[in-house]
Formats: sequence, C-alpha cells, structure tokens
Amino acid sequence: MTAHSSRSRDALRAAQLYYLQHLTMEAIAREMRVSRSSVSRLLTYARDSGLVEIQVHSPQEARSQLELRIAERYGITAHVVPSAVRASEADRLERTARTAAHRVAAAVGDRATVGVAWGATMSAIARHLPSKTAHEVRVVQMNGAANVRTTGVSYSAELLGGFGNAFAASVYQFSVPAIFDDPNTRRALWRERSVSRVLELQASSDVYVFGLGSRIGDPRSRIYSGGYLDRDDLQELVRAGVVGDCGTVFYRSDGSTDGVAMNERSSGPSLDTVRRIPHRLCVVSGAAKRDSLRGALAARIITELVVDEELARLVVEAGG
Amino acid sequence: MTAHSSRSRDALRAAQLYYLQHLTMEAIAREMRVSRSSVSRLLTYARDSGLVEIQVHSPQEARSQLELRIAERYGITAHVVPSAVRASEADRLERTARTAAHRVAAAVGDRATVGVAWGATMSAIARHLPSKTAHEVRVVQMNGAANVRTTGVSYSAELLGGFGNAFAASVYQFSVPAIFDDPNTRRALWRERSVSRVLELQASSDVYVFGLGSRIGDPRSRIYSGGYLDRDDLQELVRAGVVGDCGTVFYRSDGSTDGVAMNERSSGPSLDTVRRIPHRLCVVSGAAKRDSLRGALAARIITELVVDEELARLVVEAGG
DNA sequence: AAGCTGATTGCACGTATGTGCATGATGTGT
DNA sequence: ACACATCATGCACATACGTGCAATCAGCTT
Repeated sequence: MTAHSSRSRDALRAAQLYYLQHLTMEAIAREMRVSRSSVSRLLTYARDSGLVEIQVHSPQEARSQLELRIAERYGITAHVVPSAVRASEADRLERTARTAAHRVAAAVGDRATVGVAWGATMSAIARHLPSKTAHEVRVVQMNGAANVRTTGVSYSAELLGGFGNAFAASVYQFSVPAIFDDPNTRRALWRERSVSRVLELQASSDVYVFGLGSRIGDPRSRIYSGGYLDRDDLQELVRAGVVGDCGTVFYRSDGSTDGVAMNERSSGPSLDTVRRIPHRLCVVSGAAKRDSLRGALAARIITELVVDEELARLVVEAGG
Repeated sequence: MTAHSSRSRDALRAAQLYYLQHLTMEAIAREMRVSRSSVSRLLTYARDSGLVEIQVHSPQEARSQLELRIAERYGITAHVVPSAVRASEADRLERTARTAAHRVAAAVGDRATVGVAWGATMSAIARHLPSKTAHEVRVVQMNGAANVRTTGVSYSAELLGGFGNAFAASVYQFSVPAIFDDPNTRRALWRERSVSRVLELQASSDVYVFGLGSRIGDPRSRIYSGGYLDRDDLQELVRAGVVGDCGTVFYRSDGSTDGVAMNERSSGPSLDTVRRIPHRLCVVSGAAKRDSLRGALAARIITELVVDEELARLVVEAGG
C-alpha cells in the first residue's frame, strides 16, 4: 500500500468517526493509536482533499432580497456575499472569492472544460478552491497574461495550477500577450495550430469563470496598473467610453464593444464567444466595480454572479 | 417575518460565514451582533435542520476489504462500521445506527415512500437521522407493534416520528398486533379498507429500512423479550428451525420461510413482498446476529447492508 | 394588569481543537 | 553508504468551542 493511499484511508476513517459518529478527536486518536494532533491533521486533510464535503444549502425561501431582485431584473442567479460594514476592499474580495470557490466546485463535473480568466479576484478564488473528485476535467486559460514586463507564465501557471489541482484536471496554458501591439500579429498567431487548438478548447468551454476589470478604483484592476496598457492605450479606452473589461476585452456601460479598437489586439474571447458558453460565472466585489458590473450585465455575459453585498446594493438600488 | 424563518436566516448566514468563509464564531458574533454562544447554537441548528450538510465520501478504492468481500459474495453494497475492539454491544449498535442514519438520508429523495420496521436498531437510527429537505416523502410502518402488554402506538409513533420529522414526511402508522392470535383475524382485517390502504403503501415502498431479530444473544431482540411471543410460540419457532426475523417474519438459516406457521399470524410483509421493494437497507450489529444475518443474506432480502466490523468479519470469514 | 410559562440570551467554565516547534522516520541523489 | 532533504509525529500551548445556569424577554391566560 502506498503512503498516499494509507493516509487517505486513515483520513477517511477518522472523518467517518468524527463527522458521522461524532466522536471527539481524543477518542478517535485512542482508537486509531495515534496522537490527537495527528487526528486533527487527518481531518484537515480529509476536508482539503474533498473526502469530506460540507455544503450549505440556501433554500429558495431563504434567498436574500438582493438576490431575488437581481434574479428578477437580470434573469441570472446571484449569490450575495454578506460583508461587514467596515470591511476593507481586500477583505471583501477575499470573502467573495471564498464563496465563488464553492460555486466553481459546484459547477464543475466530470468531463467539464473550465475556462479561466485571470486577475486579483481569480487568484483569490484559485487559492480557496476546495478539492473535488471529478474525471477528465480540462482547465483552459482564456486570455494571455504576457506584457512588456513579464511573460506572465509563472503568474498564470500558479493560478491555473490552483484550478488544475482542485479538480485533478489537465491544464492548458495560453502563452500569448494579453494585448498585442499589432492586430496582425494576433491574426497570424491565431492560425498557428498550437494556438488554435487552445482557441477551440476555449470556445467549447462548459464553464467560464472570470472577474471584471474596472478603470477606476483603488487598488486598480491588474490590467490597468500592471504594465499591460500604456498611456496612449488608456486614453483610447477613455475616448471609446470603456467602463470595464472581461478577460481583457473592453466594453461600454451599455455592454457594447463595437468600435473599441483595442479589442482587435486583445487576446481574450470576444463577448460573442463568451455568450456561447453555457455557464458564465462572474465574480466581482467592491464599489469601484459598479459601472463595470452594470456594463457586463447589460452585455449579458453573466449567467451566475457572485458579488459582495455593497456592490450588489449599488447595482440594484440606483436603477439600472 | 416569523420567528422561525428569521432564525433560519440567521442560521444560514452564520453557516455561510463559518463553513464557507472559515470565520471563527467570535468574528461571526461580532458581525451579527450576538454573543458567541448564540452563534454556536445557530450553527448547531443549521446542522440539525439540514441547512448544512456534511458528507463523507468513500471512494471505491478506499472500500474496506470486508466491504469488497461482502460485495463479491452476496452482490450487495455493504458499509462496515469500524468498531473499537472492546466496544460494548450498545456502543456497536449506536455507531452502526449513526452510519445507517446517513445511508437512509442518502436513499430518501423526493416523493419516496419509506417503509420502516421497528426494534432497538430502528429506534437508534430514528434518533440519529439528519434532517433532509425532500418533498412529498411518505413514511409507512411495515409491521404492527401491539402485543399483550401494550398497543405499541406510542412506541412506534416515536420511531416513525423520528423518520417523519427528518424528511418532513407524511407518516402512516400501522396499528395492528405484531402477531395475531388467529390467522383468520388477520385475513379479515387485511380486507378492511383502512388497513389495505396501508398494505398497498407498504408494497409500493421505494426503500425499506429494517433490522434483524435474533433468537439468541444478550440483550435479546425486542421481539423475543417484549411480550410478543409466549412460551409455545418460542417452542414452535425452535422446532421450525427459525434463526431470526425481519419485520416479525421468521426465516431459517437457508432463508426459507415455508412451513413456518407463525408467519401466517405475523403482521409483517412476507419476504416475497420485501423482495419486490427495490432498495432494502438492512442494519445489524453484534456477534449474536450472525446466524440471523446469514439467513437474511440467503433469503436475498438485503440490497444494502450496514453492519459492524465484528459481525461483518464473522459473516465473511467463517464461510457462508 | 398581573402572573405564569416557555423560549432566548449572555456569562462562565471546562473541554476540545489547531498549530509552531523539536524530533525522529523515510526516502533520494551522489 | 552517507549526507541531505522532505515528511510525519507528538508535545505543549493558546485559542476556539459547547453547555449548564441564571437572567430576561415574549406570548398567553386569568
């Protein structure tokens, strides 16, 4: 028996005794002839490895008012994450990401292809994903992460790795610039078979998990502060009336993208491509993302939304 | 808003913060402006009411050797409950019942009809059932519980109540003697519409949950010690070679029932009726039930078995 | 309005639990 | 075979947690 499988066995037995029989760790330790701390660790392992699954059900009648209003107005499923009144932005993001991580786990099943964007929110989600046993899951990066300063390989590898590990999935990186200097380069590269294979995978995703970028706010979204856009680019976006982006694709407050030249150079999937993906999970938090979220809702690129309470309130209360 | 629903809401929020966000109860208490102990109680409520569900998955590769051998030999799914080497009978029964309770919850879905027998094991299961939200579940008593000393109404009501509450089910009692004095009385009563309605329900059960009685052992099974059988009856059973019973229906070690006159007077479903129920969950613990379990396995009245380790070992190891 | 009853709350206590650290076991590459 | 690195274990401590108890609150009866 391998070390790994004996650990799983022990963890399983400890988990059964703890969660099903309600023994104390002390009692389990005696029975299994190990120290109590080992039992504590076995249980941690059991939870982390998905041997133990803890679900919190939200019965329909317990949905919050905000969730119901979002559902009515936009026809999507919303999860409003309660946030303490005086919580920091970082705190909100963290909490929203934890909830989102559970939604991702719920959405991924056998043979699913999961498209993932990147950004601060996505990184936080990756850190919190619970493991889930699923077969033949594929995780595919939806937009490039390279820029003038970095190739983005290690950054996106860490993020994708988080997703890949959680579902024991095959991971498909997309090692291209986030935004090309020249749209022709992009077109040329898109014809490369190694690249077009990934593009096909992206287009056939069952689930797309993404955050939203926002031009305003502090801290700025990664895309606007990380060396991806130069001064001219930013000015172009302002002129075009852009309020935010989804996977490095920029849109206006009414959800439109036509005439936004920058998108010709973007590595991300067009919003049309996105809308063909059946399950589109958007995770977003913080008041600064208000206009960005409004735009994304108008663009109908969201089918399921995880949002913090403050932002949810802003979006439903001030008309939309 | 009713008091009940506000409690559910609070419990749900606390559960989300605790189980999904991994906050401490202290932090949740501050955020919800209640004391930490109230949070502890809310979480207890959330678990008990099924708002929070904790599952322990047994991957196929982690099945115990005993479970695999039982599966091979008898073609049924077995759950072997680990038991401490020096555990008392009461302890084994309790543990087995806890595991069984989880299996019952897993087996019951919307619109299921659940047949329940009675006995010490069944009572223990009823005490440990986790709540599960399901719609239009029906719980039906499979055999009478009245005897010379008691009507068995309050006894079976408590047991059935446990099942009914757990699934918010309609409960159908079966207020007849466990064993009739005269088989003709039974035949007559079976024609009564109020009774035959219950009989139909029994026959159309989707799941049947039962323990096994055993003629030997300490403590004796309720049926052999509770005023259900007189001296003559017991002698008759011995003469007929009976080793145990399932829902007051007696069988021999080879699983046969033919010629066991007592069964003509029993209120329980014939083994033929039982075998028509698709999901037949048998829960049994303790070495004294060895012959009884062997007989039930031979009779093929079990499709899923929850058994303690000691008994499982006895059944697979000493030939069968 | 007063009185009763049952449910809910916070406090305080003892127990149960998570985790940094030192130690020993296991395995790996040279 | 040896040294090194990695991992598992137990100890001890600080913290988190469950629960009996008394006080308080809400609902109902008289």
